[in-house]
Amino acid sequence: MPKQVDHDERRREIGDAVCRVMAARGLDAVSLRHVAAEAGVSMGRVQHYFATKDDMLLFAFRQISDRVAQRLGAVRSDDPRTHLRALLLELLPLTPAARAEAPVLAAFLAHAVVEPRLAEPLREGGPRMTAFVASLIAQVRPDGDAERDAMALLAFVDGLMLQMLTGQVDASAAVELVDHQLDRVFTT
Amino acid sequence: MPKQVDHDERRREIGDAVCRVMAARGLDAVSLRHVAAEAGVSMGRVQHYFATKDDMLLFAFRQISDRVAQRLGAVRSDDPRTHLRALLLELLPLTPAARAEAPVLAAFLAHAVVEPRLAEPLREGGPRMTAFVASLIAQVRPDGDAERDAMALLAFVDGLMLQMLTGQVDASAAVELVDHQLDRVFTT
DNA sequence: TCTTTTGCAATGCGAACGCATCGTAACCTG
DNA sequence: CAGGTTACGATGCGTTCGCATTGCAAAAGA
Repeated sequence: MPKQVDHDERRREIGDAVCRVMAARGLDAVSLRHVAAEAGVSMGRVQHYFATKDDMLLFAFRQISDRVAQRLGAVRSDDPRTHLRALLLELLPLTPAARAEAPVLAAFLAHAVVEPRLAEPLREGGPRMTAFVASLIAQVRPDGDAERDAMALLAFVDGLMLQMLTGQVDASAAVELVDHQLDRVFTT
Repeated sequence: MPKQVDHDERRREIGDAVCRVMAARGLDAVSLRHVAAEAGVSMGRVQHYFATKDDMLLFAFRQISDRVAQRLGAVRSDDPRTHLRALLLELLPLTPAARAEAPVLAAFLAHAVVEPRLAEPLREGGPRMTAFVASLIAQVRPDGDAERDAMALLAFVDGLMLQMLTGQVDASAAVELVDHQLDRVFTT
């Protein structure tokens, strides 16, 4: 066996470049050449690590999904309501990290509408997220349909993210809206 | 002046074809050739009515936005809550008409994140919609921040639309969620 | 040392792209 | 009925695309 290279690390570097291109210029601008240039490597290298462009995109999607999941996993609090609030705010483009990821997620989300291979991870990961949010709600408010409130909250933050990205809502208004929705959920 | 052709009608035919291509295969698949083929006309004709591809896309966006606005305008009811419920449900892909439009809107919405020219109509039309929803809420519940609830409801249905399109939520669950959110808004 | 395998860089290919150009048939105006 | 303008269809150009192919340097086993 030849040169010692970290295969996964190389793939992650390229996946990062994909996300950077998407964030700056949208999904349309993602081409093998642009990604290679953004990553500062040759096009041959990109092809070496990904058989097709679709594979590359799918990998990038999973990579950024994992990163979001990791960011959410780092959110901790003893108080369920505080925990949930931090979780929801983490999904919005409020911090630099989230601001970089949100446009990428939005582009993938829209692409998933016509690309079942991208929608599949969503259908898998969504219920897990819903269940976790529901468990936080149930800790505070054991009776009542926590699952339903969880789904509603997640749909709400998804839409809010999009409206922020398109400049319809600014950061401070978004935080207010989240707090208001949380009030609604917890005062019932 | 030559042949009598309805200029606007021709543009609308092409705009329809753009939307059909987008709904079926996404924004990436929108090319002058595909659109021409979908509309059953020559590529020259498409070029004759639109100087650039971007002009064509912008026109199609405004066209479908107008159509949605028209569909919403047709919703009427004497009871504000019934009216609001019908309005929100009209925004979701529940009827055949809305099911055809929703993927197109989602694609445009995502594209607007990196294309300010598309985001501009959103920033213009959004507040008008919010104000109208707020007025409906205020009719039932004069005290309280109707505007805030309106924004939250609209963000919620936006997110719900996306989750429906990606197969995360089915139609009946979506309707339940909307009704539940309306309950929350009106029992405060 | 020699072979084999891996990690690329370079190049080429056919297809599709947006757009410009040209030709022409049809129609209104004078 | 001449002239001009409009509404195209057809074709071509230069670019970019995804992907296949080729070649080679370097390193691990024999």
